[in-house]
Amino acid sequence: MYTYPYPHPAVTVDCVVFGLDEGELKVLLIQRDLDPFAGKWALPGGFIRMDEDLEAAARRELEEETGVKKLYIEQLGAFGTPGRDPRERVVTVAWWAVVNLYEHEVKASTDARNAAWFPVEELPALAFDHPVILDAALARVRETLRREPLAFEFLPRKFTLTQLQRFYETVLGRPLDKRNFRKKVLSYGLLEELEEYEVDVAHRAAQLYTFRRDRYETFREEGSRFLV
Amino acid sequence: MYTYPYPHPAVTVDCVVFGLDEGELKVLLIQRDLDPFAGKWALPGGFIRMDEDLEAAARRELEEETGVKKLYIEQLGAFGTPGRDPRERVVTVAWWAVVNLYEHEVKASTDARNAAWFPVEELPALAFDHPVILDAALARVRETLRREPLAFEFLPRKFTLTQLQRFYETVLGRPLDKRNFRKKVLSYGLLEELEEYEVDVAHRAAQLYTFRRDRYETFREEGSRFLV
DNA sequence: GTACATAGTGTAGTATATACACTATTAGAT
DNA sequence: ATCTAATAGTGTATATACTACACTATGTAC
Repeated sequence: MYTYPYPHPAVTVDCVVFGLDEGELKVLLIQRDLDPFAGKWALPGGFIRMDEDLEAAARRELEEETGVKKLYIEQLGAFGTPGRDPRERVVTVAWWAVVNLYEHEVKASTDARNAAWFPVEELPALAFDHPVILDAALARVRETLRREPLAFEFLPRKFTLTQLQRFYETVLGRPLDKRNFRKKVLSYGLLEELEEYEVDVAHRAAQLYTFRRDRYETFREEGSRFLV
Repeated sequence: MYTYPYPHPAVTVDCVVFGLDEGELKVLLIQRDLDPFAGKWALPGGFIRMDEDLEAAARRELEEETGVKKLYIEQLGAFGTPGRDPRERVVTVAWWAVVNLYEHEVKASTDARNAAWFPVEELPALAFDHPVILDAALARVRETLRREPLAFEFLPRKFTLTQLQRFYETVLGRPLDKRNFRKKVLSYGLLEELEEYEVDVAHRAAQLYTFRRDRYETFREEGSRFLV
């Protein structure tokens, strides 16, 4: 037992992980194995350890519960309204992350009966105040996409310009002009044209490109923005 | 005494309050009265209560320690690296706020020997990991200023276009063209021209304007941005 | 070899951003 | 009354960025 002169809340971390699948934005959820809310879907997360940084806790819980590791992760914020957890006062630090589904396999493990991707437009009922957290994360990812070249976290390492365009069309929810789109994204000089082409397609094969993360550092230092 | 089956961190809130004074961006600090770091300058903040929302805790601590209340406040994020507080594991939820110095009087009270404004370029040594939090807040406020009409939180309710321009010049760190600046800010239709003018100035008196917060709601719903 | 599916390319018109200099008004000094 | 000093207030021309738009190229499947 642990004793304190003043009451202390519990502190947890929760992760909102986004992925793009078949042109649809999806979010990774786990089905809880334990009470409270056993059987309900929820964001992956759990209690922090006393010797562990918040970000490390988020990564650990994510890996434990879903098998997903090594990804772009950013803090969303703290959620701590009294009563959000029926057991005791719990303050959770939420994180959001982006992953490309082509390179990650999800599998349920500790504390989770199951883990699965859900389209953000068709979510199941969620445990705790997780709908609130998820909404905030969705707003954040959409906002970030307009200002940062986050698309490349979703896409495979080598991609076609059409894949990139489809991605932005999905997220922005409107069609983009092919010629204008290409002119613009190429103008930043952050895409490298590869001497490789799509294979096994029933039409003219598209050229593959890759994102030059290394060039992006100097690009942003010059105050430039990757905007679509 | 309060006892738990697992160890719990303490949870605090800290506030980074910005104000504009004589064209200089300043931040509100308190001088700690108690250990640890008694005598050192720090961000106003303190422990949350068990029945209190995080934002409410931030507002309460801010008022208790500095007398500042009712202002624009937004969450910056959680900081919880082990060891950031010498007493025990403490996770703090940081908030940032903006205030106009013309309407707020600061005064030290609970737990604080003193409260004062410091230019962000000339800060004293700070307690805990507060330099890290302050840097993050500074980045955030500069980022936000580019996208939201935050200027009006800093300025008096009635202001001249030159005051507004000076504000943006201070924050952006570069001079702006007077004619272009006026054309642009007026084009958004969010400023109301008053039938009032500066008084007691040794030159032609400038017309006063006010920000129409009510119109801003529909403005942003249309997807428009107030950009300078 | 023909049909089909997607890749890949340029230009003209419109809107937006930038650069730039003089007149107007008031207070205070003489 | 006149002059000086200080800041308010105004318009236009040029450059840049954004938008709209349609055809040819290349590979697969039949």
